[in-house]
Amino acid sequence: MVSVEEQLKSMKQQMISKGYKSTIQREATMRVLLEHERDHMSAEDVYMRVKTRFPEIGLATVYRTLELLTELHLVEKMNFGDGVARFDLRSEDHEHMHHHMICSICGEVEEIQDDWLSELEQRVKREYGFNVSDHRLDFIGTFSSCKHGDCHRHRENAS
Amino acid sequence: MVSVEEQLKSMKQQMISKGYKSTIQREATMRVLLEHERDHMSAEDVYMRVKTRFPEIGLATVYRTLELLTELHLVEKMNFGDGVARFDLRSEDHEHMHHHMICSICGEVEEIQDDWLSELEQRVKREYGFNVSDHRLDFIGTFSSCKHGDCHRHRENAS
DNA sequence: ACGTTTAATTAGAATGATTATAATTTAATA
DNA sequence: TATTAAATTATAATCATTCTAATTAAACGT
Repeated sequence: MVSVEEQLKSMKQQMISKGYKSTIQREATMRVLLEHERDHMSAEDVYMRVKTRFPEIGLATVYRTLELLTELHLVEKMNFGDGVARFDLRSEDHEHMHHHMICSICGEVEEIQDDWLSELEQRVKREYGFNVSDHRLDFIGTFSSCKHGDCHRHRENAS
Repeated sequence: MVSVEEQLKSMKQQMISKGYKSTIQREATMRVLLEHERDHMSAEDVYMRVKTRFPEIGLATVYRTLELLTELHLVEKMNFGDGVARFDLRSEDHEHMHHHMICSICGEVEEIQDDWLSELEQRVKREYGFNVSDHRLDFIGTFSSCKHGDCHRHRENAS
């Protein structure tokens, strides 16, 4: 619904309004994120994609930008237990309202675009006096398609 | 209900029955885990504790033992997004039936000793054709006690 | 109990992801 | 346009974890 350019503009404004500068490196990084909204890219993945269009950029800059965007809650930093942090844009509409299915055969990560936890968050509040501001729900298992051997990539790293 | 010695014996038997050897280093490591059942220790934490009683042990051995125990499903390897893997014993009674509350003020991790996800796992199966073998549910937020400033340790690492 | 075999341990080096540093550049603002 | 502080660059450093080669020790059969 919202174009890449519009989203980019909005992100830049949020940066500036918080006192951060809008640079071409940050813009390039955000653009890559916008074009791979739900790809669960590692910092290295993002770096490589940014580099194809902006070869002078440094890896550290990408790391710092991703960190900044995480602080601003514009991207979500995730961790699937393989030792690499992964980053996704948080589009306004589905904030952190999604969960993951992680295939233990091929490592593929798919999303569930729903928030199934509202009730449980209430319960945590009631029973434990814990105010939930965020959550993470990952299911580990196998897709029926993977069980039958027709997996995309075959897995090289264990959780 | 089960004594440390009994649990240790059972763990050793499981090792041997799977073709692995029972060594004093592994025993020392398991003993530490048994004595810190739900402490979410990092490999380094475990190493330091083992080392007080068995100073000749190497860090790599602890890592390898934790990895082995994870494979045997005797310990659970977790990841709270701070870049360090954490390990807990899986006592027979509550397998992986627990969730975490992670305080964003002090970093403390507390457990919910319940499985709230059975229904959701059915739903994942039905709606996505994904067979769940395990899951992870973490709530991020604040304990009421922490909001009032009386926190144990103050936080130095962000998620 | 003893030797053989093979896995496990050790110390230390290597790796891979991430973060810090110091010098240089650039965006924002007057 | 000049100033100033923040951002970037390249590179070194760090941290967690894994690998390697040489040595030690469990398990098993005799």
